[in-house]
Amino acid sequence: MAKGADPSALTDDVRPLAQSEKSVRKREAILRAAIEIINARGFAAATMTDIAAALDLKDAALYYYFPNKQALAYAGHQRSLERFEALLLRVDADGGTGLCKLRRFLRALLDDAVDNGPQLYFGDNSYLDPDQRLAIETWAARLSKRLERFLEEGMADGSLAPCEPELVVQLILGMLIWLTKWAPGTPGLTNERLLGAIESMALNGLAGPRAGRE
Amino acid sequence: MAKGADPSALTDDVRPLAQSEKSVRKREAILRAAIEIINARGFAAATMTDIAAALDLKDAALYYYFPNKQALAYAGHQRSLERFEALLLRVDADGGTGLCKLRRFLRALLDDAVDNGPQLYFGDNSYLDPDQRLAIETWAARLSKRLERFLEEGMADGSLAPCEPELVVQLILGMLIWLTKWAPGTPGLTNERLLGAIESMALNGLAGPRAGRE
DNA sequence: GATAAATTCTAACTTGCGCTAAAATATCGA
DNA sequence: TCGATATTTTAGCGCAAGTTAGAATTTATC
Repeated sequence: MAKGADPSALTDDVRPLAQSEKSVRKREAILRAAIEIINARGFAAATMTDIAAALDLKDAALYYYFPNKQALAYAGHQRSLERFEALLLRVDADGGTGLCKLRRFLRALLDDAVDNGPQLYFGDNSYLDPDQRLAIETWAARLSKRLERFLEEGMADGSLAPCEPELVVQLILGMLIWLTKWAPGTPGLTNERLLGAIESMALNGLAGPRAGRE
Repeated sequence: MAKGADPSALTDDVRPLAQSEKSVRKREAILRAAIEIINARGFAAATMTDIAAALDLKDAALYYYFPNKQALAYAGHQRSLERFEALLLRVDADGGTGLCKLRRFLRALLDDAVDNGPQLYFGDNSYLDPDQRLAIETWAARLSKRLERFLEEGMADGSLAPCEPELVVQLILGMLIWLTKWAPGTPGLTNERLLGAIESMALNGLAGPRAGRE
């Protein structure tokens, strides 16, 4: 009971709350599976039955943890952006040249993907309702801006060549988004090799005259 | 009438055939709208009603040109890969260094997108049935291989630095796929600026010792 | 202008999926 | 062990979207 038809749709989630350790971990597991499946097949094609099945549950069980499919997806987007932001802040705090930060961030993101699976960083979110969409979109834009700042710093400190940060960031994001689709199906692929490829292409291209040592 | 329940699902399309000029052009228009909408929203979220509405038609009218939604999407994928391949072959035939070919191909692809809208080059196709999927996937793999050859040529002729072609091609494709999602919503964005960004990042990175003139 | 063919529409059927209610089972503290 | 709470299931509703059949309408041809 106590379905609690909550009108303020922006609050994270509105479920029984104050639950046991185990319950929280199950919620996490559901969220993780949802992110993975939505990322792989898209929101519409990812059925509640599919997501539930990944945890040996029936679809109805998910509604004990999330009020509906949209809310589940929304929580997924939030979770992904949280991760992204955490990595970004950590790398930023560690300092260094712009190139150096960029390199460390890519490394951190790839490593995170290994541990926590592909995420819903950017990409489609048209299925969210306007409020949620705006929130996610705004957040994502802020993160993009922060990434752009790495590029600007790099251009200022000479570690990166002149470029249009806004465009280049999008290009980089494109590589990363697409990565989550094909990389899992490529045997023998390590983060080392991936970073090498990114390095040989993107970073060498951006590297400026004083790119030298870190 | 004459619905012709055709069992050999791999043949392009099986409709009344031998139709007038006008009919063919309408089929093209439908295909184009379908590609655009499927690309924007994903297969499942792109309804027949939406696609039809883009041409001021009711959903049922589409079934005069395509037997079902899957076949429409399949034709869309084929059309996109045809385009991709045509550009690839043309650029290859025109010769030049590996870097030169790569650069010309990207330019051609971007220009094509302006004229013919975003395409379904790669990306998701899980909604096709196995036969169709295999066909598309095989074709796409062949095209990737051809792109890789540009890189290998470039490494051989010294216009490109050493790299893993298979990975780098995927990274490039990622940039291009993601491009079709965000670029349309960016005002003031020209292909010139886009190419500049790609140049400053990817190509400068790949450029080898003898990258010099074309 | 009349007839046939080509094209589109209306109306309904079918299916799959999000979602709900309530019963059934598992978990845990006293 | 028993009762209360937490968790999951079964069963089914409702709706949206793919699809179809046949009627209606447009277009082409003589």
